[in-house]
Amino acid sequence: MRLEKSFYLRDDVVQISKDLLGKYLVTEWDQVRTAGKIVETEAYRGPEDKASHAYGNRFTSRTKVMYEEGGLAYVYLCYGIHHLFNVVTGPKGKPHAVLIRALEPVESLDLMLERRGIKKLQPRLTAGPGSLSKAMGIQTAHSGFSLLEGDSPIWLEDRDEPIVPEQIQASPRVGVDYAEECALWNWRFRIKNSKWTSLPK
DNA sequence: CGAATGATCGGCT
DNA sequence: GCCGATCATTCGA
Repeated sequence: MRLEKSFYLRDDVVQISKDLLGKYLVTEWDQVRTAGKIVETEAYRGPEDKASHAYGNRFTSRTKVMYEEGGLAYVYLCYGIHHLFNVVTGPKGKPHAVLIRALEPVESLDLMLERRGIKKLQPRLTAGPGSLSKAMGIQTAHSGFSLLEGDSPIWLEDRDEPIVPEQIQASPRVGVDYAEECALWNWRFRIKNSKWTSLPK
C-alpha cells in the first residue's frame, strides 16, 4: 500500500531515512509502470546540516519545495547531467529531505534498461542517485510532485517487507566533504549485503 | 551579467 | 583509478 502522510510528517528525518529502506519507489508515466525496492538512502536535515541545500534556512526558487509539508518529490540537477530524486519530509517549514541513492529493480526491467541504454542487467542500472532517476524516468520537471495524491504518477509503497536494524549499515554520506563536521555524520544507510548498492566508505 | 560550483557517472587507461 | 562532461543554480558586482 501507498505510504501515508503520517510517515512523511515525522520530524526525525534520520529515522525516516532508515525506514525508507525496503520500501518501493514506483513511477507510472502514460500508464507505463516501473518500480524498485529502496536499498540505499541519505538524510539531509535542513537548517543545521551544512551538506543540505537548505543549510541556514537558505530559501531559493530551487529549494522552496523542501519547506513544504512532507510527502513531495524534490528533484534537482547535479553536475549539469544527473537528476537526483529526494523525498521531502517533516512538517511545513522544516526543510528536511531524504536522497534515494540506490534501488533494486523490480518491475519493467526491460524499460529501465532501455532508458539507461544498458543491455544486460547489472547493479549499475540503478546504483547511484543519477542512475536510478534515469531508469525510473524522473526529471527535474517532477520536483514538487505529490507522492500522496491518488492521481500522482510517482509514489512510495510499503509491500510489507520490514527491515530489521541488524540489516542496516550506516556510513558517512557521499560527496559532501565540503560540509566540514557534518561530513562525518553517519547518515547514509544501506541494506547489508545488497548487490544493488555500492560499498560503504 | 559573469563566474564558480556541485548530494555524479561512465569511459578510458 | 582518474578525468572530463555539461548546465541549472547561486551569488556577487
